[in-house]
Amino acid sequence: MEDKDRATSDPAAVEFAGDTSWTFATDGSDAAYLFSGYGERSVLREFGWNLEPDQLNRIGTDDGLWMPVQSSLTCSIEPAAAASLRSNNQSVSSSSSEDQPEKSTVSDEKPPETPIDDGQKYKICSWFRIKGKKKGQKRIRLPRFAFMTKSEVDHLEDGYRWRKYGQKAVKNSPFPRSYYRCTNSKCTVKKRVERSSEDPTIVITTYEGQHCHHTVGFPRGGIICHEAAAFAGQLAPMSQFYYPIHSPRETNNINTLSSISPPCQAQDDASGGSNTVMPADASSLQPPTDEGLLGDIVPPGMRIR
DNA sequence: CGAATTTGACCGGCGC
DNA sequence: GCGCCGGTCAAATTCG
Repeated sequence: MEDKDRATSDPAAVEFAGDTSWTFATDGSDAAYLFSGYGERSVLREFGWNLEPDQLNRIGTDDGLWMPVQSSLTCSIEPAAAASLRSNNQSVSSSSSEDQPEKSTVSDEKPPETPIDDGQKYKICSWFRIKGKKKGQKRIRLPRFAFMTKSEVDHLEDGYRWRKYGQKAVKNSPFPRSYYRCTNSKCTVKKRVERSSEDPTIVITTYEGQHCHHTVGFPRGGIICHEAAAFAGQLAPMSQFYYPIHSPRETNNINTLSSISPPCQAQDDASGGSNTVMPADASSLQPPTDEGLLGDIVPPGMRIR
């Protein structure tokens, strides 16, 4: 397969319009979608999604995989958790083991109160693309994991430390795209952050690769998949999530967006952060002030730069 | 002063 | 083959 992924124009499209065509239900309901173009169970597992074959088959389909979740403050994307999430309306806490050094303060922050038990259903998917090498030394693309977040701030803390190594203007978009790589010298994970040209309030974050270490902000040991953790970590509390629906290469736009609520707020209680699941009502969002965010909304482990 | 960020240059892939 | 564009590098600059 070819690299069709080079989505020329739309940043988001690049990733989402890749090798797979996405078909998602756009019911406009408060549902979170994650999707998988490859549907590789093993890969999914890498990201912490331990899905049954049956569920995998549904990923990427209109039917999709729905995980009934009674959102609560803590909900991890830990594999087992994911499984339980889908089967029971259960909130789970995750734990990410390992180091956690630097951002010690995270655990000090109090999670927002008001666990919202909305009983909503969140659609879980995930998507990856592993570009194989073609002619010559084609660059191997690591699994990617992207999602959109409605947020006023571009860079949301996800428990890892990132160093910005580049910024590019995005074609047909007034907003630049920033490139970050994990500060861990042994870690090759990168991420891109950009704003949707269509809706400036939407931040598109794309992770590439997998961390070979643990988060610095999610103290507790555990088996949570880091990517998942990161993903989850990105689910900004006050954010409203969107997912892209297959976007034609030419178009720069993510033509379809459905608002969703965070699938589940990951992070273990102690570590990183529980997020408050907000109603998928954008109008309810408060004016964006960092202080407000940090003080009232940002869960432990998640900081906004 | 070291670390992080900025920013223009450069490189490689892809479409035409 | 050429131009466009995404992605990366690295020197300069800023920050803590």
